[in-house]
Amino acid sequence: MSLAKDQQEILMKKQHVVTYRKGEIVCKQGTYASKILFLKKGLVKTYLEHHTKDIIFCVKPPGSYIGFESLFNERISPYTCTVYEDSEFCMFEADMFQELIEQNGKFAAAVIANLNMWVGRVYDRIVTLTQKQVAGKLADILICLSERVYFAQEFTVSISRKDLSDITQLSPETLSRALKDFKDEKVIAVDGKYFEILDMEKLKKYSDVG
Amino acid sequence: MSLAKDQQEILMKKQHVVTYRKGEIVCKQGTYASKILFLKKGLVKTYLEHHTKDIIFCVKPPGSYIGFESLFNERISPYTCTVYEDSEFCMFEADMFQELIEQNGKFAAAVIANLNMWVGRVYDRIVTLTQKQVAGKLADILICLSERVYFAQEFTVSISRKDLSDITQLSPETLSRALKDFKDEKVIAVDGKYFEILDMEKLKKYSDVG
DNA sequence: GAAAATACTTGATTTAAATCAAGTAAAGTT
DNA sequence: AACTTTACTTGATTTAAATCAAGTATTTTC
Repeated sequence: MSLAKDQQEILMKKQHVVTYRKGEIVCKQGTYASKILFLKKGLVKTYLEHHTKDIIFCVKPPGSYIGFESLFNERISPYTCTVYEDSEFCMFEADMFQELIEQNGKFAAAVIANLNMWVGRVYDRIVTLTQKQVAGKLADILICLSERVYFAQEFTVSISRKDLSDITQLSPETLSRALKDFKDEKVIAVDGKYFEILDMEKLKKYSDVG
Repeated sequence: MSLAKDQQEILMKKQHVVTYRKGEIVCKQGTYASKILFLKKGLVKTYLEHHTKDIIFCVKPPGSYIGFESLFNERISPYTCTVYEDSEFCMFEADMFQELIEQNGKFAAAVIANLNMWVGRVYDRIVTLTQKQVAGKLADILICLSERVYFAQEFTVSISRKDLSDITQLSPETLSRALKDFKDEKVIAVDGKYFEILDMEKLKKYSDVG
């Protein structure tokens, strides 16, 4: 979900386009972050670094904002964001964003709406990560990739198995086995990075049962 | 954290005081929620209901707002909130809140700041719940109770063991054993609902190591 | 204030998923 | 194109925490 049309236009005038290459860091957990980014093209992940393990809590497709967390807050990024593919962003100063929010009520409303939409997603993630078993966790990420990232029944990801395991919080081995089980059950078709959802009904059932 | 002084004053004029008795539901996950509440006195928990299990993601002390999630959003509560003790709230209409946000930039800023502070806390919760082992999970909730709920080294909770297990996402049995271990190690003193932090250093270490 | 119900604790056993191990496939590198 | 490195898969074993079981303590109810 993005901001309303007229707010987008206000921003257009202030935008500054930047590109990042595959694997590059957009913002780093624990460091000063004074920019707000809007993803125009590409794909990013946002993740929490804890000791040696990462928790990818979000994969964001074009149309997403990154960095709202630093608005009216200590400007320390609570997560790291890196790009999966060469990506194009509009970059804004958080200060400018804040001024706009303070001056334009409709803009403030749009930002809060966007923030709250993501908060809801995070709550869903908490349920998945804490309550569901292997099949449920995998089902959730597959549904997410199909419905909210690639917007298609079949898609070729730029996400490694290791990253899928960091998203689901399963070990790479367990993820690999779970993927095979779904394949054997004809719930999905997989071949390397190519995925096809064959039985969304069943996938939703796995997601629900946990 | 609360809103800035002058915004508080604007709200004062529009407030409507309500009280809830111990155990009562303030808002129910999945139902229409058009109110914003400010906790004046008491203690509440906000939790996600999933099948038969609850995930308590937040225990809020006086000075906290409940219901910001429904601002500029579908007004469906993503969680249930109930009170631990007889509690007193200021109740506001979300519509009124939204109008204030749109008309007053400083107010919008304060709301976003508050929202973002909680988002940061939720990220911390994700790390705790997905990465840490028993001792780490228990240490985190004990630190939270001491530093952000009761603001004291010793405190008597109105939270049951079952609820502590819903906060840490441990089974009641595992929680009980972990509490005993901390007691034996003289990290804390426990007697029923009375807790005392004896060794915060060690607790922080457990929190960090996981 | 006794009885019933619920909450809590402690010990034994089970289990889901992680880790360990070893191999295969794929992707970079020279 | 051959070599090296990294990514992925499959099987065997281990392990942390859940569940099961049974008892004790604490509330709640009448």
